[in-house]
Amino acid sequence: MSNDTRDLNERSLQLLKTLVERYISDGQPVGSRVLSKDMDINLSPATIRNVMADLEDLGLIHSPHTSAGRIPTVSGYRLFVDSLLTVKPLDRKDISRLHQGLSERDSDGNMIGIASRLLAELTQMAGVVTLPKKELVCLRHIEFLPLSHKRVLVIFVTNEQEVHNKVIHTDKLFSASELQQAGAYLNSIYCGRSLIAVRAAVISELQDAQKSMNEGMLDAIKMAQLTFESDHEKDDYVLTGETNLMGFSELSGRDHLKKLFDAFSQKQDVIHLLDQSMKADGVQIFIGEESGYRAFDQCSLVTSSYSVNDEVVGVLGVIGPTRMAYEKIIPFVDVTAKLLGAALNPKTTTPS
Amino acid sequence: MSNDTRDLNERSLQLLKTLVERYISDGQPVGSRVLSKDMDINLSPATIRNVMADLEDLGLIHSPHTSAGRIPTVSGYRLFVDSLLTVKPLDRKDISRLHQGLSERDSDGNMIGIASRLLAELTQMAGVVTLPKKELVCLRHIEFLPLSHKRVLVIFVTNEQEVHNKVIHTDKLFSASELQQAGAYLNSIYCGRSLIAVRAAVISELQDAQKSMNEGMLDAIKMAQLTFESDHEKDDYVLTGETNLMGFSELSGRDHLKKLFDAFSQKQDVIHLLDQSMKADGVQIFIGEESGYRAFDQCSLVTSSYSVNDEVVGVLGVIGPTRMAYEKIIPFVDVTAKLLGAALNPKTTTPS
DNA sequence: ATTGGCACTCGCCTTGATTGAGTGCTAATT
DNA sequence: AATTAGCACTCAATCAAGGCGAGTGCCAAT
Repeated sequence: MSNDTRDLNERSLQLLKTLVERYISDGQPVGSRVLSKDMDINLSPATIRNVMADLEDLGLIHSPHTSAGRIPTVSGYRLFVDSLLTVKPLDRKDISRLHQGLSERDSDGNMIGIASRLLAELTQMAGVVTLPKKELVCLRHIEFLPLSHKRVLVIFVTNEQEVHNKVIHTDKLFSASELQQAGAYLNSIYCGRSLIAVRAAVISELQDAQKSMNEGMLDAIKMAQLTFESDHEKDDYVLTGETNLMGFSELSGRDHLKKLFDAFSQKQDVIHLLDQSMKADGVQIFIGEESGYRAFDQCSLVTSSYSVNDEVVGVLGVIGPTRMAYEKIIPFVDVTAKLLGAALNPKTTTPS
Repeated sequence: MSNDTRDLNERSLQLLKTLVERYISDGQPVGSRVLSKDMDINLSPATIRNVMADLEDLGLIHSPHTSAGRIPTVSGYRLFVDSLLTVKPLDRKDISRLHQGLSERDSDGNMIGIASRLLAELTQMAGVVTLPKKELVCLRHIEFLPLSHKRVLVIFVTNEQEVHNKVIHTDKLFSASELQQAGAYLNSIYCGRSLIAVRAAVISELQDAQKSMNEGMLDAIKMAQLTFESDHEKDDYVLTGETNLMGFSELSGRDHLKKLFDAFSQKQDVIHLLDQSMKADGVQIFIGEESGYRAFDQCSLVTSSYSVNDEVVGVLGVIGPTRMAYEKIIPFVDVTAKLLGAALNPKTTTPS
């Protein structure tokens, strides 16, 4: 069971590679006969069978039943993508489509949604993009509006143009103009700093409150504290093209499909999974049960973190059946992540 | 084929009613035997068969094949819900759940999402709620922020606390303080008026521009025009519990399910369908093919418009299989619509 | 008008036979 | 010692045949 590459000679690996490729393209268990014809080296089916028996002993492939061909196991896929894969360069069309989509200056601002749609459209699978981590994002503007019952609507803008809002409960009643002053004050001192920095600053300000501050300033800081405390806005992602997954026969069991889509709308599991990719940079792959979540047992997830200013701020990826064209998807996700990062990067040209 | 209620005597109608009820609860074609036992009046299966033959001639029921029972046709369902239905009062639990969900003062503000989730959760089908029509909604606050390249981020708040944003392109370069003044000016004259009124006012202001206005005021009006022109934000809805639909065997054909979910993410068809319910008030029902959209052939849609201040502003509803418990769903949708309307109504208590 | 009786239809399930793809093993070949 | 050909075997998939049962339609009796 110890599947070490050294246990295998060059030929066996080549065989495994062709088998996986063949299975990915056909979706049928592949037997010794077709494999013999598919291989570069000429070998009789009998020889192939011997080798396949070895591969099966190593847990890299298995038969669904006695007289079917073999299909790769998770370990088989893993070995394949780690050591055997020959990545294909992207299609010209795909590249230009990506550029076109992710560089429109006059886009509706929702780059995340666009990226997700592109991933889904061009891979014909499901595309997912996490919203950029709020903590790593710059505060650009903040403002308060009065609501009824000591509630205050706070609106703040991050980065270039992302608008967020939240309702907070205050212990005093504020007038519109008081709130306006508070906003102006906070803008003057916190603008341009990252949310995490703002949160830290706010807390330290509150701790040594004996400092010379008038009441208005103190109130403002308190409101900022309420605004940015904890996870003011849950982590979230934009998922598109889920319906593409319904076409794949290996996912189409009713209960299976339901589990998968439930996971999508619960969001929790998906977020955990994507979070794991935040740490590493570069493309990461979860194959089948590797993810650890039942709902994704028959799925693979190809992800890459994306960065703004060399700081990882989010993750994007593609969800599809384990039987997917890794050699195309991997570079595709890679490139998309880089382009999205670039697109989100506040341009150096920031006039007036 | 002319299915006029007058063509049918009381007994036939009673029969149809029991048949539909039985089919709804069992999902199996119902034959003369079970029907005979289900009916209040004692009739032999043979008699029942005669009546059923009549009903079949009228196009109200049909057999899937020779020796199966009968199931209602669309017309059958229609007659059933229009004339035969005995609506059940809501469960206490459901009522209290609705009240609890839709009256939380400290909700996260997203009443629409809450309503949708409640619909889905309590009916175990899919819940849908349109966002309130923007035109019928009051402007509460507007404000501009500069971006790069003559682009301006406009943020405006409607009703109590709904925040919208949009990027507009101006022909001049504005400074932050100019933009702030413009916002203040617009707030002073348009606050509290409906978006549609604002749009009209803006246009008329621009037309007789010879009026005494300084340049700043004119610029402000121009920006307001850009903001509110046409459908600044597409009609949209919040749909939840789609996955509940995957449980129903009658919808679970792979291609059928895909069509349905595609329609959900395309949104367009659903919006058209929901728009039709905007006109009428009260509960409206689309059964099977009545909707006119192929994707919904096997679905029924129970909708109701909801109103704020006696003004219809949106639609909500439940999507499920034609075989749904109309007698419960109908009052449920009705009540939910009323409660949502009430919850959205800006409370008369608006201090300071 | 209602009912019992009866022949008939047809979907569903089981059974059994056939097919064909694919394997594992062994003996022959290189 | 590795490769190959040959052969017996396994097993899913497909199909036809037959029995079962639910349900119908019709007719004659009540």
